[in-house]
Amino acid sequence: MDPLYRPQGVEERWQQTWEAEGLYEADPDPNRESWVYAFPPPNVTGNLHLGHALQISLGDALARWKRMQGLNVLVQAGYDHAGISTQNAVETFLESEGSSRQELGREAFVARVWEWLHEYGGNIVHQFRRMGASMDYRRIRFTMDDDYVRAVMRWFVHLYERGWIYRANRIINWCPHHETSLSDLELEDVDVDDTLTTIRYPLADGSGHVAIATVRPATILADVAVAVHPDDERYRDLVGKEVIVPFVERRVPVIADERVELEFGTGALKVTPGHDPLDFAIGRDHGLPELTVIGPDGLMNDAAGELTGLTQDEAAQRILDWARGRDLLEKREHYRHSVPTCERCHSRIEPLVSLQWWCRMDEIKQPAIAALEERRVVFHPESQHRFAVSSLEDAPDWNISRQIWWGHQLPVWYCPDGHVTVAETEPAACAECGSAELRRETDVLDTWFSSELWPFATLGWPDETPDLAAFYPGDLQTTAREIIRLWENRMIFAGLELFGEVPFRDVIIHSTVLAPDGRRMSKSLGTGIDPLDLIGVQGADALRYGLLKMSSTQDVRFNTQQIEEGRKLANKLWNASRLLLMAGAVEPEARPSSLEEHWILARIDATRAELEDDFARFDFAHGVERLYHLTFDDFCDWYLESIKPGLAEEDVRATALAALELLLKLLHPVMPHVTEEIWTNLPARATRLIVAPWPQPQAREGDFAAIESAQTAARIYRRSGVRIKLEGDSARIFEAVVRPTDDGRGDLDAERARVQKEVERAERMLANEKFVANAAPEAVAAEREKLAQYLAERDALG
RNA sequence: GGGCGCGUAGCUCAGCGGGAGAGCACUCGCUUCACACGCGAGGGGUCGCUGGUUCGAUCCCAGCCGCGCCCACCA
Repeated sequence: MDPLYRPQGVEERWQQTWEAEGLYEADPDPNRESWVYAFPPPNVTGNLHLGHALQISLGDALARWKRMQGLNVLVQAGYDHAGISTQNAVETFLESEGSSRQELGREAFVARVWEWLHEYGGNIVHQFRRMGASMDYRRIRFTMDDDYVRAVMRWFVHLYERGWIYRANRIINWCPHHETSLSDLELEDVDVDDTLTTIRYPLADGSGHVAIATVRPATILADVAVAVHPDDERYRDLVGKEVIVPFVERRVPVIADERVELEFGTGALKVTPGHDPLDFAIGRDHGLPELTVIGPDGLMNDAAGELTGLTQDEAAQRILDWARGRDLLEKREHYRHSVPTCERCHSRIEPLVSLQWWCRMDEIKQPAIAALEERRVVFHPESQHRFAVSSLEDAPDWNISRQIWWGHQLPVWYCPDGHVTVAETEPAACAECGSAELRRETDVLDTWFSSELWPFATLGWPDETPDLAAFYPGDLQTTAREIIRLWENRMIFAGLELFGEVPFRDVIIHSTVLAPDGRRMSKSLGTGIDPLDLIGVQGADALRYGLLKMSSTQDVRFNTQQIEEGRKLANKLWNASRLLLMAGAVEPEARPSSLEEHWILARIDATRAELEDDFARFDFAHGVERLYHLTFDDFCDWYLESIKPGLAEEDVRATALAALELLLKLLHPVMPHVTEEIWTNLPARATRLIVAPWPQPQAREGDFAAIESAQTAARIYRRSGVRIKLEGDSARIFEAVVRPTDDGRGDLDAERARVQKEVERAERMLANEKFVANAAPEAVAAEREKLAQYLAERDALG
């Protein structure tokens, strides 16, 4: 056996073995309780990043822990078609070939996407395996699989029949690059340097003008009113009058609306319902027309008259020139502000009025809000509940249609008369007029519309399958904070709507992994780190350990130190097993006789209980730290060192191997590969560690206390070089554990002074009447205990 | 502007009402026959700042400063 543990090769071998032996597989089993974790399906075109790796580390640690506890564990694997992202990726690829989406046409393009996916997609699953993720790989699902598409169609029809899906003309976010609408949640605000232009709008009666600030002069052509705040003294007399819109010289009314900010610009707002969300809202309330002068391509459209076909900048220039010539241009100043952009291509969003499909939220969200408030779904940390609830409460109707080509085409057909037929599969005739001449809606659905079905569409819904009966509802969900509104909330309302049951019980909101310099990790910033690179060097076990250690805070700066720590832990375990195995093979069996043997077994058992508590609370950072200290401090430094002289004895080795087995079991959920490798090297193992039973509680309380006191005494001895009086068992373990130093280092007086200080502190506190009277009883009791302990130590020091 | 969270040893982070900690890094000593990816010993911190509550505050409260993320219709 190599004194250096090398994960390379070992890990791949176990990953293949576990899968080949079917140990990841979950099938309905009426005799066993199930535990289900639907892993969030990553983007099919993507690669795992450290956020995914973290998710796998904690989700898989729980899965393996539950599996060892005998539960029927299902970890669902798969990937998402990720509409715009994928279309984007394939378009970029086509560009490199000198082709384009437009050139191919829709049908050929979609065919190319499939081709492209077969060639370049599906990397994710390889990476899952390489992380050691114990997913049921037979059950890999893709959101564009035929069965999944059927589920999406059923869901759409269901919502439509409920009256919650409708078509309406409203202002939407338009990405001119992708030429599609986007939901508010798909936007990313970006700060830009801009120009704020103040232009005078002459009053129609010739009595002066109103100055108005705008960052988008091109939209002046679509102005239909000027709005001021009703309380604004400056403009009170103007309300009800008319002004003349520059350039187009159209008379429009001055209206009053509370949504106008008094403080901004001149306090007067040009109202452009066709191109601004706020103006749209004001326009609808005041019954104003909705003019559109910018087209889907971002250029000035036919309604722009002589400016048709110009870019917005060119149009703005023409308008400004016009205004300047008539002394209507008051000023132009630098202005930095944030603008919405497409999160995929970062094109500036054009707010446009457009005919789209919508999902009504007011009714469907109510059961979800109730479920969250009743804690039928529990977020960890708890503080995320309020955010989840408030974002549901505030959720506006959801624009679910997209004008891209890659995705689930809406199950909607139109006849020549414009009647709408909604059906899961292509209807023979119009439901209203019977016309057989049907044309299918070309829009596709927002990606999240299909993602929200993940917990049950992966189990066969809409069919009533045995899988669905056995594995729905599930147990765990993991996600980053920003996905709560996009996904968790929607899975919850979909599950409640269709089954009346929430799809999972616990949601772990895990930390965001930041680059070492604190910036966001991203490929474009060059701060991305590929988990596979880390695995190649340090091993998947080390990566899992390190990420779990980093998982405690809301945001964590990635650092390799914690992964190094994991690698060292793996190596330490490896060498501990070498020590025992090289001493001679023997069947592992706990036959403790000496105090140190009782002690280590008790110590492991105590850690088991603490670890179970950590896992139950999803506190992985403390759990792995506990395992580290158990292995290094207790098992290796104290226990193994103490039994070394006796390793020739079979009983000593048998007990040590039994203790090692327990240790391996506790570590397996975190570091599955190295523990399984060592487990296999131990004599006569009938089962794999991955399915070995989790250790049962042991009662060894008395021994534990005796040894703790001996260990404390030994530490004092080591520090001070002073022999301490101990009696009975404690003295024996003391002799066994302590290797006396012979350099005479140590200072009895200093040790006495330290203990004396402690005694005085405790005595002072207990003499404090207010403390004894006001402090928590446990605190006082703890103080009494400490005092007793220090008094004993003082006695021992003589 | 609103919400969540963070500022503790050189670094990454625990601790969150009565002794200031871990890992890494650093210093010193050990080629001890499981492991130098090791063992032992050690140095290093006015616990962001200012007030308040308390017998007592890194820990609770308020304000301020700095930082991160999410959300928001100041055109």
